[in-house]
Amino acid sequence: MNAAQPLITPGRKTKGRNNIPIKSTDVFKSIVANLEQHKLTTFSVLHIAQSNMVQHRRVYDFFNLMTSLGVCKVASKGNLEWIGIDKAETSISDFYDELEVHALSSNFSLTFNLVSSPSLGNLAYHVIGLFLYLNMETLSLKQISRVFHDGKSDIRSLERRLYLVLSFLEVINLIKRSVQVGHYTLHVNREFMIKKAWEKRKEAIKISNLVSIESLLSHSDKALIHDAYKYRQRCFFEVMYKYFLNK
DNA sequence: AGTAGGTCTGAACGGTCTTT
DNA sequence: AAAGACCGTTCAGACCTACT
Repeated sequence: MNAAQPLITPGRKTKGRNNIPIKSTDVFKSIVANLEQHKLTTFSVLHIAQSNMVQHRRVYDFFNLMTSLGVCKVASKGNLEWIGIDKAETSISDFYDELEVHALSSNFSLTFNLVSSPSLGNLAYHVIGLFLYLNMETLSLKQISRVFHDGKSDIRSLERRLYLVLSFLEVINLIKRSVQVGHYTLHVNREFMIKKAWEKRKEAIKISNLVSIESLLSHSDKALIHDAYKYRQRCFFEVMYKYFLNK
């Protein structure tokens, strides 16, 4: 069987965006709303695709990401169990704790330079991790892709997948489109996540006796964190600048 | 107004892995 | 081995925006 065969007649070849009244993100939003109402029910991915008239390939992508975020889990082959979109913030916050600890012994490029062909879940975690790590309100898709790109694979493929990830994160309200085209804003409890991650960082330093800038300076936490973000953002803009020069 | 280039999305190809 | 599930990648084309 060719997995690419759509179950539902596609509308793209002969019709433009004008002729497709409902966007797939809207369909996914309604699917999510429906699943939220009936938590802990198992469902078939193919059934969701068929009953919502969406190509099953798209549905696989969406639920693959939701599974990575802990929003649902695999019940059996082709069947999933809905847990709830609240779980996504918890999963992301836990991931970000680890990222901050990992960053103690790694630099900016190494922390965010992903292997070629990262999974949608891995991309999603790192997208949100990047927002938090830099403590920036808005990032563009291009900026994100440049940070993640390994320099070898085709960046367009990474960009295509980032479009998917960002639109799926928008479905569960973790990301919102900014007024500026191609720019996205993070919508999570940023303050809480950052505070929690910095606490974990401090714990990690204590446990491992790591000699870090933090352990040497007598700054107050606030000033230290402020300086750290300034430095991180400088590293980020250096990556952007280098990319521009190599273009 | 015309247009070139960028953004975004749907669709399909082709492959791997798992199940029967 | 065949069928089915799953997923990375690529392409085409509609839409958007900035520039002339």
